[in-house]
Amino acid sequence: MEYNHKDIESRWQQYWKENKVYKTEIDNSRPKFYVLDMFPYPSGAGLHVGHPLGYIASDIYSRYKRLQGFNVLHPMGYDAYGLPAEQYAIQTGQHPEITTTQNIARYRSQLDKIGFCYDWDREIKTCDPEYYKWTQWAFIEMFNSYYNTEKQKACPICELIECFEKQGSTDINAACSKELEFTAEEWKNYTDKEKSDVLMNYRIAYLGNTMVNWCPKLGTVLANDEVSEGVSIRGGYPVEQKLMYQWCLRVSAYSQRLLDGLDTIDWTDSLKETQRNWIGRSEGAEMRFKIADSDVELEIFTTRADTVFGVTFMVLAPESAYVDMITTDDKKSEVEEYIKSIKHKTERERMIEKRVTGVFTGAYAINPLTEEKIPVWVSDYVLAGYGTGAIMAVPAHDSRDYAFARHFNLPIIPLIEGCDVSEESFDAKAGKMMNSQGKELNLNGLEVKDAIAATKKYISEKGIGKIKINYRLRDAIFSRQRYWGEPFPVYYKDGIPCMMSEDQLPLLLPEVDKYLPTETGEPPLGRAENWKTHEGYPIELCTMPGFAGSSAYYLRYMDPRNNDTLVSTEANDYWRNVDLYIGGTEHATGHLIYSRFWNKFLYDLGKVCEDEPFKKLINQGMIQGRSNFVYRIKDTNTFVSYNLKKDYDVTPIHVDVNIVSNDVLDTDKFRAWRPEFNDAQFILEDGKYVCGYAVEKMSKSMFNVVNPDDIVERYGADTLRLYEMFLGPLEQSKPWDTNGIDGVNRFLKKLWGLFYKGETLVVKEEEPTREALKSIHKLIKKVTFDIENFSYNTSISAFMICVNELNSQKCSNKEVLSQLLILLAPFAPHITEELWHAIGNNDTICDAKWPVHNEEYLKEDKVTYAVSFNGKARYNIEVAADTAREEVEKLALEHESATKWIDGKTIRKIIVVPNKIVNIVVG
RNA sequence: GCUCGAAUGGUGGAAUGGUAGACACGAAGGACUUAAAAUCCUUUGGCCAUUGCGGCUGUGCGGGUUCAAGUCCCGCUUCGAGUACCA
Repeated sequence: MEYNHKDIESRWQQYWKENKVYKTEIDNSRPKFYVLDMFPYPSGAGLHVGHPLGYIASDIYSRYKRLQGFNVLHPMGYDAYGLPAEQYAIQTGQHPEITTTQNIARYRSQLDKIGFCYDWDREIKTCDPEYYKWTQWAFIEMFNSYYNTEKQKACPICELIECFEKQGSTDINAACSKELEFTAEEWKNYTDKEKSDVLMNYRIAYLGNTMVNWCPKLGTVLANDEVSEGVSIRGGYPVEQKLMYQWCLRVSAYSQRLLDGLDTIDWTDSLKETQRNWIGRSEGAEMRFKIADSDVELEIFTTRADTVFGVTFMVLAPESAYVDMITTDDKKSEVEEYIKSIKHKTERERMIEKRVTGVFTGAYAINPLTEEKIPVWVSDYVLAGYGTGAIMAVPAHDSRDYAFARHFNLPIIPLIEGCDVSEESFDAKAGKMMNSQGKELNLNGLEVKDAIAATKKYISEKGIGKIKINYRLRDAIFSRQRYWGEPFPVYYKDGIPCMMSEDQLPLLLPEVDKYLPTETGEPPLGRAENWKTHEGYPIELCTMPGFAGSSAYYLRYMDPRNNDTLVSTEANDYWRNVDLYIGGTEHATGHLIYSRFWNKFLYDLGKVCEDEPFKKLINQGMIQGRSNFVYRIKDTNTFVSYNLKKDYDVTPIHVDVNIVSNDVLDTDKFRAWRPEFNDAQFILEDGKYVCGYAVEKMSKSMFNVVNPDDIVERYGADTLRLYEMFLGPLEQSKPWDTNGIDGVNRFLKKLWGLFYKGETLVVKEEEPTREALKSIHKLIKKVTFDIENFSYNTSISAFMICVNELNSQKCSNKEVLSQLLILLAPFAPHITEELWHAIGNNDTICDAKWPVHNEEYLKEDKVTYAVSFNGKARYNIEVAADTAREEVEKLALEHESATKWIDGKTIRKIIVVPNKIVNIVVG
């Protein structure tokens, strides 16, 4: 019987489905293990061979864990809200739901062909009302909470209201947008609207006036992680800064916990580092500088308090509220003009120009340590969103201040002994201080780090400033002016935002006639006339961003059909959190921060039992495309083979990789590919047309997209799975190259050949030979170790070696071959299931028991030691495997004295290492 | 600029500090075949020797530690990823 992948794979996929082999339930008698893939956004293009890489890796691990006796949760679903479906809807009028449903169906059929062990009964879609009900619910919970900075956790907002009633704003411990001051009396006298506004300052989900990334082309606001280098990540359209009244999430309140949590989870160092940078903790000091002839005090943040004696000017961000407060009358028009010129430039333009610009406000600040008057400037190199939006400039020790001082001819005072600031600033935090003596504080002679500490101490004691920790992480902007997203369960009662009650959820996304903003500039939901009001009050018309639905989906999989709660306590107590999460690095500063925040919030509320959502995380590398080229001789329809092209003037043309095999072009298929190539002529080398190649992104326009369906059709899902893993280390990016897939396909045929000779099943019950046991136990040890370390490529090599060994041993032992099948089952589930049943098992191989290796079988009878002198190998000696160290040394020396080689040098030491080396050190 | 990672044959890639190049692809030669496909066998880092068993050299570059370095340390070069006026 031949290995027929088509028959085997469709038959077993059917069997698994009908018998619900992968259905998972809570089972307190077995330990749980939760393996999760980052769920896909179902795009119109379908899956290419790069997409399943991570899914295959997680599938192997899931099956392995199940064979080890764990109760494995391995679900899949779809991140269904997103911009492409909406853009398509705008162009065609097609409802995004229809497009999305079609795309999901296509994804599902592609996924099914690869033989994954997902429990599809737990499938979720973020656009499903049953699902987004809980996204809306979480938002309401965030609205009703504030972050208590003393307890370091979210608490009900009503606790804060009680405080206000008792003590006003004094001594409250709450993360806020800006410091407010009011008494209990004042609070009681506030109108409802005023109270609402004050509370907004503290809520975790709040409405705020913030600088947002506005993308005019997309007509919506974008989060920081949705923008890169001044353009939108989706579409690449320019993004500008705009002040807007938007829903935000107070992620920044969790900065320190998000940072600390990283030490408790098993992620790669590079990913943790990326998150640390994104959170951007910096320890420094906040200091106040009085403005001369004014009551205003400028508050600044610095990490270099020690350089306060070198401050020669101060700079405000153009958006800073201080600007209006301190600008002198004679400078007003100049400053306003400057700010206007900044505003209409996009961030991208500002970045490209990189020119030093700025304007003097006319005001002077007073250095609290020297009492000298220093000018205050406005410049766009200071960011409004970081620190206090104002800085003290120390041109000698900060490169940006230096450039500014040089440009505007401001003084530069060096503060570190021996530093040269004639060409550039000295930014390093090292050296001894000088020029740093004030009336009371003298830093001269101190090392920088001691000087920083001394200054901090001094300013806190004197009340000039305080020690402060700043974070770069900003609150997440949560409103999107789009149609295809979760509606906010919010209505406005006389301008006061109110939440709908839980029993009114989900608030369904309404139908609209067009997916564009209304004529009056409202978001698309403004078109839903019968929907726009709730109990007579207007509803919020924005929708939530993409990350809303993906922030807690892993919790929902635990209990996906529960209509009473996001996840039941029972389910959450059992499944807890994700043990292994596999996905791409591109989510490092988006989804993976938001999810951790969201989870911590729910943890604070007592809704979930784990503080971190993803215990271990593996980033699979990206699969790039491998494009092929043909070379057309200019102005002809003749194509010249790769190695002959240097003799001609040629244009390289992308050619469909599916008509190229091992870089050799199928010329007939090429002629048929496109009409203009029908009469193509070829200049061949050795009778073949050889193509060139390049590694590029996998995309239609490069003709390098390889579809997994085609591979499955031709070689089978098992070959695809093995080959994707064999391609290289999981975490490394690599180009897809179909060359080489024959190797793993041959391996499966050889495996088949161990069981079947012609039509006969040759497996026998008999005593296994010692060498067969050795081969298989070597494999058990290696594969177990490799799977634990996600080193799948090397374990596939080990399978190949083992099958070759068993083949040459003519092994037909049932016990040995059964173990081989179990080991291979996670990688190639179909062929192993088929053979498992063929040798007489009735149950699915998924429930077999993972074998454990026995060191006894791995022992060698004889070992060859390499004898070397000073590390240079001379000859080999063979000894019994258990020969003691002394024996090996003796043999080596006997051998050596016989050949009289030592050249009169004395032996210093003899090193016998376990891995068969004897090194004799002479000299 | 800063942070992190990488560099090994024609190619993808293996190597707890211990005989570098496992495994696979490709290539070359051979067997079977009328022929092809499939399958099997041999060779395959480079240089030299090749009727011998071999010798030399070799993991981006330059140093160092060690009996022993692809692996550890220091200094470069190149490439990739992330981030960017974060004070």
